[in-house]
Amino acid sequence: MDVVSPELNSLLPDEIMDTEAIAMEEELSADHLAAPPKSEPEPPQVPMETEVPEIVSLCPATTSMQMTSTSSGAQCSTSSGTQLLLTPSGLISGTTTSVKTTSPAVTQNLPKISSVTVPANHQLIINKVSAGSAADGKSPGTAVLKPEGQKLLVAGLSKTGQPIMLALPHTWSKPATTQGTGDAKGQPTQIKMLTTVGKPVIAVSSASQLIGSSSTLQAQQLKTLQITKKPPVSTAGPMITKLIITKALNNKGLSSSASVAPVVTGRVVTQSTPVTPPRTVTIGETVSTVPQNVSGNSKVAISPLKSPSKLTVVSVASQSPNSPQKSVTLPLNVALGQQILTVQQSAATSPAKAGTSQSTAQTVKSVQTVGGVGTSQFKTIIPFSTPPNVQQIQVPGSRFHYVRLVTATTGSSTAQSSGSTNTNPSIQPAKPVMMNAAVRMSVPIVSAQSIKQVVPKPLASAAQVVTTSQTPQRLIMPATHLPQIQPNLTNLPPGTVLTPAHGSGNMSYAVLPAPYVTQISQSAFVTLTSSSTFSTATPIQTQARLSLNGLSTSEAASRPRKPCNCTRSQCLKLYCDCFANGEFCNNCNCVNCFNNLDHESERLKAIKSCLDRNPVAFKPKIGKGKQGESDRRHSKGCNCKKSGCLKNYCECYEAKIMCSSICKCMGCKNFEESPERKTLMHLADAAEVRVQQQTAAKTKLSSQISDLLTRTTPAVTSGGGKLPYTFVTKEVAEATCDCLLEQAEQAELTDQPQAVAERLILEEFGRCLSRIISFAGKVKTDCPINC
DNA sequence: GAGTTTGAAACT
DNA sequence: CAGTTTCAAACTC
Repeated sequence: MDVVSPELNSLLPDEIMDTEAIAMEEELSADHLAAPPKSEPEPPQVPMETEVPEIVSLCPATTSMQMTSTSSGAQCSTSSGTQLLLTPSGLISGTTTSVKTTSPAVTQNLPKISSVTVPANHQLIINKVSAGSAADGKSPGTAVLKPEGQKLLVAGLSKTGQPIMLALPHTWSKPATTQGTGDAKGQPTQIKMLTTVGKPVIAVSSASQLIGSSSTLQAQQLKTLQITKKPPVSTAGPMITKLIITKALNNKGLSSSASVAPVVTGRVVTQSTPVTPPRTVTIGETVSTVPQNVSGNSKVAISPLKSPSKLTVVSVASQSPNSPQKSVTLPLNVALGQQILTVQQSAATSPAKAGTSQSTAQTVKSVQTVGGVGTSQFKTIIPFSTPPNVQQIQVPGSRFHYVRLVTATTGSSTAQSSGSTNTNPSIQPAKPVMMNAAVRMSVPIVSAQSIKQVVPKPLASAAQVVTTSQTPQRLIMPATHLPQIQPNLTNLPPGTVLTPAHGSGNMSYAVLPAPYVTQISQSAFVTLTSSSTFSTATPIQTQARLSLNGLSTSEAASRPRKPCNCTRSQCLKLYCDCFANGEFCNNCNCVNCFNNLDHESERLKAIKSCLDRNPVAFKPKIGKGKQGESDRRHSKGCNCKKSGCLKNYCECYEAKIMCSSICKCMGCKNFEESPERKTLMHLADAAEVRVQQQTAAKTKLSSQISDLLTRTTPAVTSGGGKLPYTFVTKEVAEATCDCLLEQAEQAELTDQPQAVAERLILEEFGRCLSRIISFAGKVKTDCPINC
């Protein structure tokens, strides 16, 4: 099956020879067809496995045409005359003739590929060519061969939608059979196509009839179409007739100019993004679920495929097409809360001379989930263009910090030195940028939860964002070099931006929980759609209501954080809740706060210091058990001595969980059978109910009063207005009684003496009357004539 | 709102 | 690792 000569292989860039990575991809593709993947152990460092469904398809000629327009494909000649064409998707075409990818003729009038097989060695082998008219449009997914020149041109889409091409050598026989039925008898000239794309690779028999079924991977929003056909035994053609089409469902509303980075087995090959990116839909199409930015070399890789991963990986790289060839490998074993990531990143533009160990892409792999605290632990890695300009935007009247991630401009950007090492990181404070600078935020959030909202990029250069359901107060941290803590990414506070240690990696990563993205998206969206009027950028925050017997993690995630009151810590110690939660202070009461973008360097130092002291300092203390909230427990345990663990001093009690064996508390009463705890919980529940009822009653009363006031009742006027008693209608009286009854219940629940209860009821009655009178007086004042 | 208490974080 | 100090939140008055 292996028909590629070793010398050809030796000429291929390393990244496309990464069969290991491809193996991963194929393994993943198998998962598409099988049951949802389990949490199988992963290698400690896994090549890029974007969770964009892998699509390798045979596409019409237009694909290849479009591909050439990307202009980033590198064509390299070897000593043997073999030319290697590295397409933007990272595929290589090895031919003995020149490969013209820029000529439209190449993509037209080519005989069709009749068979493509994918052996286990991850090599796409095109076995046979079927005859066929070049203009045959019935098989849009079939690549065609040009009678002359290149023998074969296989155009397809990479998993990220980038076209891929394969040129066949001269020796490959021209098509001699008719199309359609797919005569596969001819001895196929096999071309080893090094599918750096990996993942579902199409193997099409010569006479493949698309007989298949589709299935939907709901969690990943993928459609997998498996088309199989067993050729006749007598057929000498390829035996593999399974066509796997994996399609990523497009998330509506994406920018038409979106481009998808070629993710080549975990690597992204530099490409330039045309204004109108290639977008060919044939057998399979990869339509990015990721909103893309318009200009620059945007590379987006999302990978929720493997599992209902909470991890979202976003790469928004802005790499200069003319940037010098720099190959930097930045392996990062990242454990972000519940995700361990392996991030490899580099930027290489020399496919013909790829180092054996250098990667040309970013690899982010969700390896495992080790438990967490619900949605708040969704992590997102957002590589920003480097230097990442983060603009902090203060919105008057808003309780949010707005952070803009802005495309680095040539003039303002400070290029990272290519020769720098990890030992000498440069901290680059965020610099303000022009308001009209392009906001580059391609933030796909593909998690176990379906994408709830896609906010299209409102402006040409505006960000596209995807929001999730949770919108806690989270703020992205500034994009800054943090090489010194990259090895310890596990515990980085959310929002920390990581950049490659080496300057060539023109990307940086922002580690932030998905809620951050929401906030970013909100700010960006509103800002950009409101004609740059920040005053309107006020994301809606809903106060999550406490449950009676605990605070759900989702609620906790969505609950706005209390403002801190730090005075001496500069909000750069874990004393500060804002800092401890990886958030910027915003609308806090702190003094001399450094927990903001203005003090980015100090903040980063503080983060590092915290991590030095405690590598898990920024991990949530309350871990999530297997069975849900009931198993939540404090990771360290409390150390209470006087509070009996029944006050909010106790972190366990505060988190509404019981103390566990790891706690070192004394006189603990915060255990299951504790009568004190039960009493407290009962009282807390009762108080909660009372508050709710009272609120409801008051609301009802107020609404009824208001409703009454809107009526045009014949008033008994006195001095031009209605007398107060005229407002005491039946509805008002009922609402008042509700309030009084509620007050009575409250007194009863708290075991108040009868005298006290009566007093409370009377006071409540007085308040009700006052409210009525107040309304009456207001009406008399406001509309003495009409009322 | 001021003062006190508390326990986690920080420090030694 | 243990003891002490610092700190900010929780709590009380």
